[in-house]
Amino acid sequence: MATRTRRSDALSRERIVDAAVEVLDASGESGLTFRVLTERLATGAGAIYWHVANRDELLGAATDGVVAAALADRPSAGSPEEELRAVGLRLFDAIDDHPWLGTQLGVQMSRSPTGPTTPRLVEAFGRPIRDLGVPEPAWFTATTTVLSYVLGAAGQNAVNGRAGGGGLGRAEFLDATAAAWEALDEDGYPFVRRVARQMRGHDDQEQFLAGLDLVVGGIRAAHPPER
Amino acid sequence: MATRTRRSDALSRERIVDAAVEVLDASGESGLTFRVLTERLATGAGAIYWHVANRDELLGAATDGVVAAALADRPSAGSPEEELRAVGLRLFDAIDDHPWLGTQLGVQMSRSPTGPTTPRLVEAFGRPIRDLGVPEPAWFTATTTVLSYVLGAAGQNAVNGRAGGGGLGRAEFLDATAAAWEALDEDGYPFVRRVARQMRGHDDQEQFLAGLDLVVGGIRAAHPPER
DNA sequence: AAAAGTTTGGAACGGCGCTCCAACCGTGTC
DNA sequence: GACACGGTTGGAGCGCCGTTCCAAACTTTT
Repeated sequence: MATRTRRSDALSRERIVDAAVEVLDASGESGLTFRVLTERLATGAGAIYWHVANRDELLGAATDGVVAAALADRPSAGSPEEELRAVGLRLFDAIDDHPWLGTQLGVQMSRSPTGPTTPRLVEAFGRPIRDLGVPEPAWFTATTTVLSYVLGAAGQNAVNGRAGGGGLGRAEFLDATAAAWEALDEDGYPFVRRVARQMRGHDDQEQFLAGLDLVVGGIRAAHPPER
Repeated sequence: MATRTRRSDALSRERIVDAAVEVLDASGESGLTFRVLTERLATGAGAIYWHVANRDELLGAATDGVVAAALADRPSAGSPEEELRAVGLRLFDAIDDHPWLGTQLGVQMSRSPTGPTTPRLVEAFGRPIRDLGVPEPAWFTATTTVLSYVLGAAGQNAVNGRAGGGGLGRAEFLDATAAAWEALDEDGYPFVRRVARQMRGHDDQEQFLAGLDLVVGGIRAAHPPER
């Protein structure tokens, strides 16, 4: 085995992934460069490449690491509905803490769906859906639907997290977007102009949970619990 | 005014965006480089930069162009439910024709939500939701929920389109993924192992529509039409 | 026909991901 | 205790990227 008596400053895949997450948190996806990484780890590019195949794999490992941590030791609270909200909220909070995660989830799951992240999420959302009383033939559809919603919402809320774009706070950003929507022409965008109001001052997490409830409600409506 | 008597080989933002879409279709997002673009348009980088600010803006313009084309001249068919399916299907087909679109939609909408694509999609999905009889205060939540689902499903199905990864057909790819899921350990992934079967031989479009129906059903259940 | 303004093409720059390889380190052999 | 060996390191260097800059070319105005 490799890891017996190693130098205290030994490099490892884990140390590299941890450093990558820190850099991503601080500087976003485009900020994760090998130059920054080698400086932070006080090493060279070659050493990193001995542990990690390439940048994409590193991004995938960082994504999976954060997701795994977010879903770890769930206390499996109460009813299936509550469990679904709990899992969704864990993920939502993780994206809030790591803004790059929202976009990366979508990218990684389509770039390498064979990776560990997809089954992790399917398991986390699938179990409570099973417990909801959904008949087995509908499990796959119901689970991927919830997952699609969560990933879509994640991608849209990715920008929210910390800075809403250019140093503005979230409220100012929502206000600016609402104003832009209201400035569209009435003929082409009557609906957008009407809903623009509702964007101001809405709470992202509340919104996310309300959407999740709608989706879960649709699943329940399609598969009413037998009695 | 600029465009009066112009040379026949004149460059224009439109010609550039069209070329970008062709390159993206042929080589994916990473294949869109300025070297390829200058060769295809028989020009230099500077000429392109005079019409387009940078690569991100070009990607955004390509995305919006394809979305706008996909949603153009909708015949506004039948019931609100049918309309929602029709709009969803337009988008699904567009992603099928332009595999890069699935990922880009998520990325672009979070990178520049002020762009034209977001209101375009909100209007397209919002109108039939309004016509569904959803009360106005719930319009925003209902619309963003549908939009999140569609964008999430788009991102996941992005890989599907043409090549399922490495020259394999879609069926072989699904089969390989199902096998990988079934090889997970029973303790950690009982649900994933059970649903793996359902992944083989499923139809992506059917799946997408079934999920959309679930979401729309949830909206209808939450806001039953007054009578 | 000259001047002014618009549009073009390509050379050049800094930074990126990645490869390659000489040196280094801990371990097993005699 | 010397030695050889394979796992590990660090950094120089390569080719490509997005972007900038600017002289030349083309159009329009004077």
